[in-house]
Amino acid sequence: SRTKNSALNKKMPELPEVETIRRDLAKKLVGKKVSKVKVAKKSKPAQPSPAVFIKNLSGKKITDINRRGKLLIFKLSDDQFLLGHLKMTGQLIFKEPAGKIIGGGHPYPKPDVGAPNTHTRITINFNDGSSLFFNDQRLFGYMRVVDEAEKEKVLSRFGIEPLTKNFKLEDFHKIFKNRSIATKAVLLDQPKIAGLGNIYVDEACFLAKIKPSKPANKLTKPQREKLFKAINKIIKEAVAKRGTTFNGFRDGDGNQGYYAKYLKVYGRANQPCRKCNTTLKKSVVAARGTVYCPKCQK
DNA sequence: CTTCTTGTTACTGA
DNA sequence: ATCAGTAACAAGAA
Repeated sequence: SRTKNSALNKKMPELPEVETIRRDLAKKLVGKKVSKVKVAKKSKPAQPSPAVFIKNLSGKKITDINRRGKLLIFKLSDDQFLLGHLKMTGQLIFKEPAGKIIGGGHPYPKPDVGAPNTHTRITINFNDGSSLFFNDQRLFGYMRVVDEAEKEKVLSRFGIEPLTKNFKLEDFHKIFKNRSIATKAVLLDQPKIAGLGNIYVDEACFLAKIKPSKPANKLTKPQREKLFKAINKIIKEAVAKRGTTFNGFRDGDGNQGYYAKYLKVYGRANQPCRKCNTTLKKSVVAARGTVYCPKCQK
């Protein structure tokens, strides 16, 4: 069916996937200096323009890698920051220098990690011969170098961040007050809650037993609390499993995430609910494909 | 050919 | 100022 096939095409890095990439890349890139930046012909992701991007990044050293929501923030020398957003089909894949010998004498990498490929838009080479590839089939993602003020301006648009001390139940309650739109739409609203996308919103709603289409202001206080806890639990577990790979997501080494097999509803339309065996329904909520259990979720 | 997919922003109007 | 709703972006599958 269309549902099944289109689910196979989903490639959406959300908070857990971006966090997985951040952790991988932090181990590899911190301390390295950019020796060369190459931009492909279809160069939209290199912002504000390929020439300016290359100029801004060349020669910079990566001193730290942070994340806010789905946005990666590479701290650079000279108080500059490289912002990277993967949007729907972006990948960031690191490769050791060609022919580098690791451990027992095997050339690395083995196997092929999918970089560079036809969707490689930006290639960043480092002083030790290693490389970082920004692949993006659909050109929605971007990388750009900004100063501290611009970085703060961008970050000011992000809402409360799961898994941090700023993710407070009290603020969560406020976010749902006076909102007549669907609960799912509120959860996807990045300036309110950062990092959730279609996969984890549907999963969190299932765990909290809430119908994603239920108007946000109609949730009871216990329901909001349940949802708050569900988000923390799901995101934490997904990070531990290195994210969800449907087809496109790859970690910083080009490998898949393991959370897909733990999904309860996402991508499982017309399949039996893992709890009650009722056939899972698919509908459109907040202009997104939405899967839920009509019996478990109210 | 049309429709569908999704993260985010820009824009509309209330 | 804040909220709600929608078009736009873009490539590929069906």
